[in-house]
Amino acid sequence: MAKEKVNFEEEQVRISYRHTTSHILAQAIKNLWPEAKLAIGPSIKDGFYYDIDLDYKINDQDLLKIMKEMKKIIKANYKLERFELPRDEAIKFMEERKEDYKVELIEDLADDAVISFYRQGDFVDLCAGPHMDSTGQITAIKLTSVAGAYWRGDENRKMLQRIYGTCFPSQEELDNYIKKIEEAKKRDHRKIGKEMDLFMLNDVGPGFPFFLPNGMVIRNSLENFWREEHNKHGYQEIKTPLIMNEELWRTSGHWDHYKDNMYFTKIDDEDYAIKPMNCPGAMIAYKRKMYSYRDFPMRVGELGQVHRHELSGALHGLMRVRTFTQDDAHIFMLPEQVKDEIIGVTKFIDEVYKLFGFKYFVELSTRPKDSMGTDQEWDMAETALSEAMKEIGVEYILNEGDGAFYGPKLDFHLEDSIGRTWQCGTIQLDLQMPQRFDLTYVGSDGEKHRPLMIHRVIFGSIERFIGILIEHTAGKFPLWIAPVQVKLLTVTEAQSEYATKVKEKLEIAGLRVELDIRNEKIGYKLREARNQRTSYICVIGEIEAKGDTLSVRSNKEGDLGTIGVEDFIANLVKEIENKVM
RNA sequence: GCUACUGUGGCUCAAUGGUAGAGCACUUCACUCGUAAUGAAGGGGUUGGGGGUUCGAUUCCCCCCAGUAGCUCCA
Repeated sequence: MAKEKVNFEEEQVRISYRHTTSHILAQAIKNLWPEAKLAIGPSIKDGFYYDIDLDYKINDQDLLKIMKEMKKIIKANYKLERFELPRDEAIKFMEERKEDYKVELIEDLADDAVISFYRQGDFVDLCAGPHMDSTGQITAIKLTSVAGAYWRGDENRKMLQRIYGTCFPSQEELDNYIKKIEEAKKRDHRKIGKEMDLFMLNDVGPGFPFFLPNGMVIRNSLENFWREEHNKHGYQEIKTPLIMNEELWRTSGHWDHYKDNMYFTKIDDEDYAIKPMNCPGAMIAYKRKMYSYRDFPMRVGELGQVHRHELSGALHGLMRVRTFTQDDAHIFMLPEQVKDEIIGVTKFIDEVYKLFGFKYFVELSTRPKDSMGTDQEWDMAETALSEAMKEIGVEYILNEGDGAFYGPKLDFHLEDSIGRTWQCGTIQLDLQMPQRFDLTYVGSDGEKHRPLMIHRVIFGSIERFIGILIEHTAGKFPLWIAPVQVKLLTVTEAQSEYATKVKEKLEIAGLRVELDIRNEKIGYKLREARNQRTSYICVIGEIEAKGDTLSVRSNKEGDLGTIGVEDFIANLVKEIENKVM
């Protein structure tokens, strides 16, 4: 049967195609398990899913069975026919079919909504469309996984079974997609972290990562960079305690709004908490003395380690942990300085992300249900953030009700290797802390006034940022961050002396060098060094020892041929200085 | 936390109702070698923890812990 060519480049076509496949999935499930109740089945990034309520637990074997059934439906080439029903009839229609979830969906539709259905063979689904014309147009399908998902995303409601799948207009495209996912999985930071001996996790502390010597090189490089840049951008630095008493957390509001996520301890019978955020400590530091309006804007940074009791199921390598170091800063300002400060921080974040070649998107989160302050304060704060973004032409996604309990925020999201996004940078305007801690400054009128404040992070958490960096670079870090910058390999023991001298020279130039003079074949040493993702591998044999040269291989560019030792050093020093990716 | 799945030496994985095996890594010896694995020998595991069924459990059952995917929640 000759098929019309489907243009997958067009978004509408892609969505229709996936959406139609999700209907085929639903039909297949109803064929196999008539008692299954259908919830929703949308098209998503890279594929589709369908949520179903079924007592029988679907396993991986069943996915194959379902796929077989789907192929039958595709082969039958049913036409997709759209029809509309008035609300009462629509509800009756789904009630007769015992589709409780569909009934609920129809009941929640707006009064004037058009209630449309799509029919394919004897299967009918409530759906706004659009769809392909017939099931036969679907070519390559694959069901990828089954997982739990709450009905309507509400953890208080029933957990349904969600079947994920993907589909393409040709088998070749599907194969390519699967291959791409397999490749991406090789960049998983948890895998590379183990292979490169960067960090580890252990049952002694789930979600509390250990940083190993190689990982510490990366971490320290990032922290040194952070200090240099913050110096340039006019920041001071402080360090506040990890443990502070109950009263402080009551004053800050964390005790009332964040208790479930906090760890507690007792000291001499007094209640203390381990800090989940750095702001209260920063407030205490601020209050140590009097300030003039001339001191503002005052930017105070802190690499602050926080502990948060995250749900066990949320933990994920370095991306989601229970203790992490925020590259925090609090900026105290006059009202007229707010916009410029927000713009300044946004540009700062952009500079840093660009240096690493990261793509990101921005989200503006507004007032949540559980929050402090008045509507007026929130309006002012939300407006300040959105206007700053407008002024510098940064586009953002609005995420209503997802702000912090003390203020709205701009979040900067980065992607991991398989396209999951993680919030890293954030700028949060806070009208509550200055009030709660009674922060003041003396204005030009000689009176006390309340400063405005923003919290912000750039990396977000050093741990998460390193996780993203590992996946982004696949472990081939920019030279200035790389744990081992150069590895020298001798061909035979005859070159040990020369190699040792080269090593000294490189070390004097400040490079991180390892020397392998083991009595092993060069191929063996080379393989090991390559597996370690060493930035530069230098082979040293008789020729190099005589000519004062190195035979160099870059982990990014491959074989670079023979280079004089002095030139090699100069090149690397320059590469580090320029922070080449 | 919820749903499903997984948990075997440092790592990657195999096997079984009769107390476990490979490769890599590690140690020792030999080989002195030119761009992704030289050969040989050796050491290393109360099969995540606890309980139960059984003559016997690592395997079957229950509970707990941890991990993976997704949901929820978040840097």
